[in-house]
Amino acid sequence: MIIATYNVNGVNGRLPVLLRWLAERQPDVVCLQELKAPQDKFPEAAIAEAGYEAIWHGQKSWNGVAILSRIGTPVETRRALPGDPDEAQSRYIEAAVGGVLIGGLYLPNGNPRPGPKFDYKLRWFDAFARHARELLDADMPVVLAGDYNVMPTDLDVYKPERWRDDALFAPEVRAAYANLVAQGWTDALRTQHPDETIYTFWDYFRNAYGRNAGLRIDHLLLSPTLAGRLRAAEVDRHVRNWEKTSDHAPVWIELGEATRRSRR
DNA sequence: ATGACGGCGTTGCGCCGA
Repeated sequence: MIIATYNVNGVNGRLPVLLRWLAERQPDVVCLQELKAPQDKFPEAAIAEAGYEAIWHGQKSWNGVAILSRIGTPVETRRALPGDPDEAQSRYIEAAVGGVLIGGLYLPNGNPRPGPKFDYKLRWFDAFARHARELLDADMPVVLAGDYNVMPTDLDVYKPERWRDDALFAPEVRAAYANLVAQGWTDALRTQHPDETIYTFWDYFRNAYGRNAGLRIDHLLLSPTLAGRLRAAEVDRHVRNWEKTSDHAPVWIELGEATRRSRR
């Protein structure tokens, strides 16, 4: 079972790239972020044509999240984060698919720091961590996948010293991420590649991709039973080099079959 | 410190992202 996350930076503008990548990778489940489209402008038909059922929570111009599945209808469990400090922003959606609970998230950027946007980021992170704890306590197989807008460590930034005061790398935010993971989650990509420089985002400026001046900010966190089923975790970084591409690359994991030992 | 690039929309500029 392949589960992916992809910040598309505009689902309609990105549609040809998204469809090309879906055909190439053939993921079973995909979390999308930054749809940048209102609810009625989601390209449902084109995505269905590609073999995927979808649920989504749109918003005009900004944010917006979706879950796609080619292994059965995503059974929606939530379309907002409990306790979200600003419910007008579409940043969380959750569904059961293929025996796994999938939480798709787009954590606030938080810049500039300090400021109200940074405060919102920390409050959102708090609410998210509380929800994550409840999911762990329910002892279900869970994947929390999306754009966390956090580089967890120095290894995840091309020039850590340039980012120390940024909302994506500030001590408070890295601590929030570390505390979240410490609840019992497994950072799939980092677990599979413990010492590797591996990025999921390269900005559009200054030939960032060509210079590999990237960031690792898109993460898939696995609950304990799923951590034992992790077979692979990769970034489809070549997609970042396609024409009309997103500034993020898709990230995916492969989970082995549930065994009696790992089930529930 | 700033801008660059790219997507969106009371659209050919201003705002936002990271």
